[in-house]
Amino acid sequence: MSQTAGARQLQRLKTRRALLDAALALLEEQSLGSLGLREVARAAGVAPTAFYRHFRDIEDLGIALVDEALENLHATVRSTLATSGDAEQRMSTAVELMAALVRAYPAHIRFIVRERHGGVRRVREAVTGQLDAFAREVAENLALDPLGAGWSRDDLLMLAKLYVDHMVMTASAFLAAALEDNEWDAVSRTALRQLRLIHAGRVHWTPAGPAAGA
Amino acid sequence: MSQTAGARQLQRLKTRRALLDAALALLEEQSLGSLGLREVARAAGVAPTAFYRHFRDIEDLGIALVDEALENLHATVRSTLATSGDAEQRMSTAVELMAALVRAYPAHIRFIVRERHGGVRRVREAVTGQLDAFAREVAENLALDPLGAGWSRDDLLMLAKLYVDHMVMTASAFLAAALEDNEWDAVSRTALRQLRLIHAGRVHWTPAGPAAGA
DNA sequence: GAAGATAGGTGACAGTTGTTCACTGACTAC
DNA sequence: GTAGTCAGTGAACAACTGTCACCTATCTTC
Repeated sequence: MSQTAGARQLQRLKTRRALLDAALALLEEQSLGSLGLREVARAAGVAPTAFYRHFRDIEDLGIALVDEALENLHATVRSTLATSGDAEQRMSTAVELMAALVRAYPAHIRFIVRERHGGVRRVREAVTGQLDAFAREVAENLALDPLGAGWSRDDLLMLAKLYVDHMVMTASAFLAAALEDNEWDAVSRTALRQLRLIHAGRVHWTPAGPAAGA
Repeated sequence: MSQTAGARQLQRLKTRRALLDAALALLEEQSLGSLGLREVARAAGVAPTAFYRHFRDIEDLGIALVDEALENLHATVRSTLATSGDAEQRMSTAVELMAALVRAYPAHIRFIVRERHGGVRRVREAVTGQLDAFAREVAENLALDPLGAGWSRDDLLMLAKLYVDHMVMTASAFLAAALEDNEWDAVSRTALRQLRLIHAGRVHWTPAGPAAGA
């Protein structure tokens, strides 16, 4: 059946991977919209027509990359949420997990950050849709926390969005930092302090309304 | 001299504007990297070669757009910083000013949000450079506030970056919201509550370090 | 009002793009 | 062992791209 290895399927997957990897490499210095089908095929070492055996067009390939990239990201989000310990520990492991993810899959992360606001509609919607789903997942998790007691569903979601946005911006900052420099640590520290500040706001938040000061 | 009107210079500026506007319109549905010189010229109603009289290439046009767009953004930032009143008032006018800016120049804002992480290096660097400058400007302003007393320069900058990122994300959210819908109000309210939360964190921040709880 | 400057237009070029079609040859299933 | 499936190839196409040298018509300057 289709489950067993099969030298045919194996070669097929290999070519598909070559196309995806070639695209990721090219996307380091351009955006999906300006990526050419022939360009990708050439970089992957296959004929242009072979591209069609795997993807309808570049947009289709883009969506495959979104799925791939956000699978990794989702794993990191879940690991972050599953972390136990006090707030300080959880925040620092969150930053560390993000740093590890960027180190492991820089091209994927760059792709997500870029195409989140990119020029290809369907891909952009795929990314934002997934990030929204992450926000909802985070919100559900926040609801379980004692700190979330008394918060409205809406407030939990707005906090979750803040966390998700911060996560993406941190990823972007890691990408911008030179890989070997101490810039990397600076990004870590800044991200961590921002998380602490948001956390402090969360602790002292008055869910009711604006005019309920200390 | 070159200062007086001059029918020649006038026509020149008119064409230049036509090119910029045509580009902005086309950029609504694609990114700068995939924009063609001929495409822009065609949309502007001029011959392809006329493009060269105004810009070296598309990248050059992009940088002109960055200057233009960030001039507007800068004005909004300054207005926000110059707002007087208590924190609550300042935050809500900040959101209102941002909403007004997006309504007035949606194409410019979309361009900035998109190309901030876009595929054209020099343009991306121009945007991030300017946004960093905004962050420094905000940080200087935060230092003047009584709330900022005792904060290190680094901490002020990390807070300022949080504000600037939040501003850009809010602008993006406004763009995504249907213009006439109540979605627009939802974005306003979410952004405002996020600002309140950050503000609460700022009030209860302990600049010294992590383990200095209440 | 003549001479010069210059914004914009013409036509052409070599190169690239996406897509099509008919094809080859290795693998699979019977 | 043979017939069929199918991933990948090669050549060809019309359309498009950025760039070029050259031309035109209008404004500006003296």
